[in-house]
Amino acid sequence: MAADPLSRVFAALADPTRRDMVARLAVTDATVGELAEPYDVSVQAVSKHLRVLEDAGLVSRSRDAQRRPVHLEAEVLDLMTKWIERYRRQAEERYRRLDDVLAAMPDDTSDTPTTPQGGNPS
Amino acid sequence: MAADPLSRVFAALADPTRRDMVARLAVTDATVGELAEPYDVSVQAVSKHLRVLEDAGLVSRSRDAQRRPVHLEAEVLDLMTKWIERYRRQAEERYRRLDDVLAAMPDDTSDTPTTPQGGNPS
DNA sequence: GCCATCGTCAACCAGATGGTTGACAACACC
DNA sequence: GGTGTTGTCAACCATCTGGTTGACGATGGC
Repeated sequence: MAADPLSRVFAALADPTRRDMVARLAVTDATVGELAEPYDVSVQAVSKHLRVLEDAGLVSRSRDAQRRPVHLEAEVLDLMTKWIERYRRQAEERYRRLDDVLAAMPDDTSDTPTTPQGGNPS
Repeated sequence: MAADPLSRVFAALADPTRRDMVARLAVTDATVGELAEPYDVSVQAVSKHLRVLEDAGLVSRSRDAQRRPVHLEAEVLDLMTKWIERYRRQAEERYRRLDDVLAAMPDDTSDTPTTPQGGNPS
């Protein structure tokens, strides 16, 4: 199983049923039965989905008699947002710089052989 | 295979190797060989990863002689950010409203038997 | 034309995933 | 105590996934 937290969160949300559960849990807490109701699968399957979400830290389950109210832990979503935004912004930045380079360039762009991008330090 | 675009993007980024590729592609375009170099897997495996990223719309491949430069298509990341932020904000909103309710509540909170609201600092 | 290079395709394999059904634990209600 | 409700566990199954190796298409350099 995916060890790192980020992979678990991404994987958990890669399933439409689980995303729908998260969407509904954003509105209000719910029991397993309530969550299962709209889907055409067994309660056991829903329970499995919840386990995946719980392992990813996206939900927590408490106890109320026989019922297990499920609660959305939205903070984990920040993890993803931070990751995504970091690289989106980086890519954007790159375009901006490319535009600058092109703007500053004289018109003799006759030879642009293989990899026009210069230093690759990393 | 996952039909809906959002599932494909989430699934694509659920793998650490693919996330690393995206991170590197945010800096600069690269060929398949260049991308494969740091990882201890075959070039074929990397090619498969790229296919997953491409199916998710995260990268595009052009052609330069025998080489296939890979380019990050960062716009798709917005899809995810929008989904995530929507529900994170919704959940936050819910807490805010709950706080209002609690604040407006009289003090006879004598019986709150079910969930003591303890910290679950995962 | 011939060869080296870059990358993909195809077949295969082990392990994860999402679903099923059946059994059972925990609890409320009578 | 017996019964119904709620949810989990276990076993099983089909499919997907990430990796491998081997063959081969596409292209540039000689």
